[in-house]
Amino acid sequence: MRAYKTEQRASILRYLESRHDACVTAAEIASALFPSVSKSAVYRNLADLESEGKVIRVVAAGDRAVSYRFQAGHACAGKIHISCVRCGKTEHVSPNAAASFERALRETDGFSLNKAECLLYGVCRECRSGGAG
Amino acid sequence: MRAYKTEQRASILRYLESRHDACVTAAEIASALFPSVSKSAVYRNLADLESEGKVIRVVAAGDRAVSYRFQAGHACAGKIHISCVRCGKTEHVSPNAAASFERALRETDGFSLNKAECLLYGVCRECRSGGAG
DNA sequence: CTAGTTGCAAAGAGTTTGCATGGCG
DNA sequence: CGCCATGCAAACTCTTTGCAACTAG
Repeated sequence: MRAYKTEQRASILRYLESRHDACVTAAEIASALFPSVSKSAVYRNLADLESEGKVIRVVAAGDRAVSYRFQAGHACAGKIHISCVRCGKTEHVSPNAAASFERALRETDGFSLNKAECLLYGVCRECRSGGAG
Repeated sequence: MRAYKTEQRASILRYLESRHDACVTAAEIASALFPSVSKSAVYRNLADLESEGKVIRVVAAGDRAVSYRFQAGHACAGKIHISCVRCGKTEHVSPNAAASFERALRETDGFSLNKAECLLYGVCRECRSGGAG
């Protein structure tokens, strides 16, 4: 287990918690914490935090490459993410949207929702009004 | 637009259609079609097919790297599956549930939904009432 | 001292791109 | 002949790993 020098791991987790509404890339974390945490430490600690259940890893398409995004918290029902296919912004679906989906799922489909770890793709409000296609 | 030598693009699409139940990697396509289609042609044609709406691109985590997976068909919200964690029954989410989700997503989250290739886990009506625990 | 963690740089995996080639109209 | 898809290989992005140095107990 990792229990020695935990300041870096703690600072990564703190950073993620401070922006709990967003799924951030490893690069974002690394540059936010630079130079106190190196890139490899970010990846290693993120992997540890993930297996400890303190961080969620999600895959997302970016501009030129596909990559991971991380978020504080443990996976749970309703953790549905949506990612903008234009700008790559990735966030989780609001409780309201998730709740109405769950309700319809239960009433129409007869299913209660236990777990939903998936990524939806759409176009965010900014990209839609901004035009760009 | 691409309209010249389309045999490769057609063969890629045909391959994808032949396995319409699976999301396959670019590498899988390339090796299945080797040597008649090169790796870069696979990627280029896949990108074209995607913008033509004939192919869906999805990101997925692999063993050591995250990558894309492709699937024939055009993205639609109804492509959401739900699977019962007790009996394993897996079906498509109803258009009704999907529509109400899309509406809430747009109104609350500001996202228009382009595609949603994911599996939800829940408990179906029968299992809930039958109590097959 | 021992064991775990870090930083650096190199290695890997997957995707995209530049450029010359070759087929189709 | 002109246009554009193709092949190859190099470039790129992001992630993982090897290794020596360092830190906490």
